[in-house]
Amino acid sequence: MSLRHALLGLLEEKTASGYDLMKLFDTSLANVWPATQSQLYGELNRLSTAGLIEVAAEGPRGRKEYAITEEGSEELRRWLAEPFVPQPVRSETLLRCFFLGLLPPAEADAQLARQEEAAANRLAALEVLQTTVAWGDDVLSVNGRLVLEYGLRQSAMQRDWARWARERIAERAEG
Amino acid sequence: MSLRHALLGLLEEKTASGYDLMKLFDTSLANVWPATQSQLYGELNRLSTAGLIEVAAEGPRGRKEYAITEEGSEELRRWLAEPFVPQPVRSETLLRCFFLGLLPPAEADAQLARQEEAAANRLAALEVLQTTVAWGDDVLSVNGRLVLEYGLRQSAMQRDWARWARERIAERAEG
DNA sequence: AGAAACATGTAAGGTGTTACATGATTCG
DNA sequence: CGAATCATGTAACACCTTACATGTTTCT
Repeated sequence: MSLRHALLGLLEEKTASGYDLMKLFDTSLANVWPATQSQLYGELNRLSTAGLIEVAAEGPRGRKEYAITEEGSEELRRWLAEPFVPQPVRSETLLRCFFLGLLPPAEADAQLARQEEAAANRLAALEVLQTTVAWGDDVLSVNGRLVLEYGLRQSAMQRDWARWARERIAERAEG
Repeated sequence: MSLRHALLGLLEEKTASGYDLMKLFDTSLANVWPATQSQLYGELNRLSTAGLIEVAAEGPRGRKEYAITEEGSEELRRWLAEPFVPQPVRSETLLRCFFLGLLPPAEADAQLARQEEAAANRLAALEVLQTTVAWGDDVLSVNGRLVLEYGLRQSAMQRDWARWARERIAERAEG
């Protein structure tokens, strides 16, 4: 139940409505834990029922400003300190690579070329982000930078790997 | 619907029962697209109904040996050549990192240390795998090596990143 | 006044996990 | 003969996606 903890984490920083949280998800958490609007409102109601958050204020248009409760704050910290369990990873991209040999070499190369390009684009976008975001000293900024660095390293790795894989395929096609 | 295509890919190589496929998933695809037994049998029945695979032979204990059909083979190739769409990535580990600043520095460091260790262990395990697996010339072996290389690079990246993040946290704790 | 933004929700359907349930065959 | 392995399935529940549904407030 990571969505639950993501919401608690954002509310620990400051109170917010579902609408506010949605925007935070779309910006800061989009590359880490994407969530849809419908999922988010549902989870907020469940969190409220469970007493981990509460409606601190109501505003216009039915706006409900949520605040984390003492209990919610404890649950968040408990989760953060929880022993790290490696979660199963699913990658459709890698799955495709597994069977890429079934395609003619030219088509397989085209697929990997697209992946290389996509990774290079992601890397460029993250580099722009790194220089444009106004990084503060708040918890989210400090750790956001750590996460961004991860994204940079991963994109570079993916780009380099795709290039390497293409070379391997080219070698086989010649040999 | 990647599970579907994973099954088609394995059956393209050779016929197999659900039980055989389950073992293949647990070994070769465990790090790419894990699946449970219950999921697998369900999907096999759906694929059979859809005419993408068929029961080629029946054995003892109700064993059903599945073979890919012409239609299934076409669907597999269509999927492989399909334009690459980057899929949303969810990482509980990175999500945790986002809020790691809420923990006392020592605890945050402990979490990252565990991640660094886990990545180093994964890397070591994959290196062993690389030298012990009997690599053939079949489609799965050739591409399995590409995927394995990805795993090696990713594990190394994760280990190095965790180490780097720990240093960053240590700097902040001092400064 | 109309458009954009704010604001929250429900319903249907797909995918995945865990647990339960059952039985046949082979090997020592 | 008993244990391990082979072999397939169902049921309940959690999570996620897409689409639908509705109404208010602010800004130009």
